[in-house]
Amino acid sequence: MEQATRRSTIADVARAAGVSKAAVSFAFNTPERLSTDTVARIRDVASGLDYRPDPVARMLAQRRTWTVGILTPQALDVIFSNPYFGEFAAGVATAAEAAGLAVQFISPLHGSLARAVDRASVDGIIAVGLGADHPEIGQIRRSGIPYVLVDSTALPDEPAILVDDESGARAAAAHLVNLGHRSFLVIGIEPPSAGAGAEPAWVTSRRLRGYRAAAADAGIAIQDDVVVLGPASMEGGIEAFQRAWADGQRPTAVLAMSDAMAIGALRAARELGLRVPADLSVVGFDDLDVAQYTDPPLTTVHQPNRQKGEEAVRLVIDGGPRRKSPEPAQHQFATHLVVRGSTAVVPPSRQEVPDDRS
Amino acid sequence: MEQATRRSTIADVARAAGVSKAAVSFAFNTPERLSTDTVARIRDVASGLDYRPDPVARMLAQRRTWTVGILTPQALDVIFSNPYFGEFAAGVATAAEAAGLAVQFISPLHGSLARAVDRASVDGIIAVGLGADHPEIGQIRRSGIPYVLVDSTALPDEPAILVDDESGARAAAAHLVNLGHRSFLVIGIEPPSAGAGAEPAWVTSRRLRGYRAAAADAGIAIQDDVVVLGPASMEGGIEAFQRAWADGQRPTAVLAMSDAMAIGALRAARELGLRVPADLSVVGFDDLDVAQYTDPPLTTVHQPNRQKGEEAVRLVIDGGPRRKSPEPAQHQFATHLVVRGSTAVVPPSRQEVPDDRS
DNA sequence: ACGGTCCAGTAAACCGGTTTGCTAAACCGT
DNA sequence: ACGGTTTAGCAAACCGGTTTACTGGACCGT
Repeated sequence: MEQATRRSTIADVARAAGVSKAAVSFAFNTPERLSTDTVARIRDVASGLDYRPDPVARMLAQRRTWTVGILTPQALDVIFSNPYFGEFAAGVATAAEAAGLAVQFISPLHGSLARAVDRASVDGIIAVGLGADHPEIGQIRRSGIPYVLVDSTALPDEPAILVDDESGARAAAAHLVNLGHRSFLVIGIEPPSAGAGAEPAWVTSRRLRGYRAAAADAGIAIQDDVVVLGPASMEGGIEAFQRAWADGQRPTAVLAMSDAMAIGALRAARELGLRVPADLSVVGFDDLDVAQYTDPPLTTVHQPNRQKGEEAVRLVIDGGPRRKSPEPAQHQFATHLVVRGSTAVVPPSRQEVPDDRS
Repeated sequence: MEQATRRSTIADVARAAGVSKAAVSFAFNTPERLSTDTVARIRDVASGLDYRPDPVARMLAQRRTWTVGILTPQALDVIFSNPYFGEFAAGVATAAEAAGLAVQFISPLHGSLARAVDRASVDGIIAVGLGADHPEIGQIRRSGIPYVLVDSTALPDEPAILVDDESGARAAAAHLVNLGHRSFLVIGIEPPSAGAGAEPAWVTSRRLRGYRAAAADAGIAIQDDVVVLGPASMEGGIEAFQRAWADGQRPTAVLAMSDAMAIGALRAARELGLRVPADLSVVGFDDLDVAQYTDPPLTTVHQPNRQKGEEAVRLVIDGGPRRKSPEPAQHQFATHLVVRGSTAVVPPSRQEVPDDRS
């Protein structure tokens, strides 16, 4: 029997208060259209019935969901395990809250991102790490929902949040070069889908270009065989370092493309009896909160993770009802190197005699 | 002019295909009700118009949102910055994805949790860290949405996910006692709202009871003046440790109620020139992923963060249409101590002579 | 006494789907 | 040829709000 006591609707309130549905709606949304005492009476009756407007019905009628979606090609569980992502999401959340928007995560549903996008009821989409070539972005564009691409070198006319990866990476490598390092190991982020790794837009390619430029300035080449790839996690960092070590590599410095991987490398090195930074220098990328807390504190390339999130929300919000400004609406943030304790001059035993090419 | 090319609706498709709206709906949801070729034709027309059923309209009609909400009293930005939360959310996401549900975060909107709850369109709510006394849980219960309380000693008849805090804490303290420690500093988690800290249900109280029980077994009392509170973050840990130190405390062991705070304590201690674990032992709580990567690796109390999230989803799902089982639907997970490198025997200089009470 | 503004509130259309009868035709066995 | 059962599809109600156009009365100045 007990039919779960159906929640009261606007019609119930209207009936009970002896007014029309419209009046009830006005009482909550535009009280100035009603006399003060009518409003009071309606609100009274409503709270007596503990009426709560159904958010879904409201969304349908207003054709607004008051929600922004964060879209990622990875499964949510890997996303949430990734502190880089957490910091970005924190930024999104801050700006969304300020704008009165809820945050929803859109990630592959039963393996299909496309399906997830269809199911998602959002007013705007923040797509992170999604190449501009991904089919889903076509789908999003067609759907007419405002969107912004984050961390994916986008077509020049796509709204996007970017970061100056190349000069950040360059600064990192230059720092090591100045400390006398000549023998590097690069730990890169493997692309989500095989094959995409070759494309120059992928973050690993961009950063690698920076590393190489700085090395080239000192007359050194970073060959492909000293770059090793893995997932952007601490485990990934351990694994990558161990693989390189087993491969016979004995670098004096590690250039990791994510702090998480750098932390993994730190640990792997320690387990091999290497002291950081005395025997090995390590520099990361991202400047996560934890980077200050590692031992030694991590030298890394700073990028404004939270700010990126906030700015993404802003872009997507006023990309809304037919973007006002005709400009591309892209935003590139600067990066800079933060020198902490994980880098030092190259150990004397490993110092290379300057060659007499000059 | 250009009216943003209104998306095509079910009516458009019906018209174009020369069938009724119902037929279109059937073609997608219950194709067996239509002849195969009609289905094919409708689908064809639909994809030609690139029709995509409006998820909001669907939600309204079905009265299901296919979404679970994670509700927290803290603002989203602090949530996302907290790795403990990330791991829990990862668990939720895993189970939600498996069940075909989206995940939405519900947190104070413009400072009001109640408002956020009203706005949220979800089929179930996972409330974390929300005391059973919080007014919002009354609101949720009245709304009729299935819910589950996490990490908050609930009334016995509330669906809840719990963890055996007390015995975990007890094991941690017992470990230190066995190593000869007698002088402790307890770093606890400060309650979200002032005043709630006194209640015995608060997590800090539960864990403190465990610590005290183990200490009492060895005839030592942990007085209130050696417990210091702060937010559950690395900064909070630093701050708490420094405060205690400034206060003149010189413990040989730290019992931190969260790994994040333990990491902060680790750093603060190092900055004061203390070696861990030689001069100071530290044990955390949570067993976050990072706990394995600190230096030294952190001895801590393990709790199954991800599993908690998964189980929460399960409970909330089948708490759905009038819960089948009449039982309370609570689930308590066990905890256990994981000994790693941050604890060691008390330094000789600090060893207390056993008193001759015996 | 009269036309014009305001004011308070209403009726009905609408948002875009789903779902419940219902019907007409096809099929069936006898 | 006939009643009974499927089958394929339709019309209309419904989900629970918002919003637009309209109305009747009060108030206003002249």
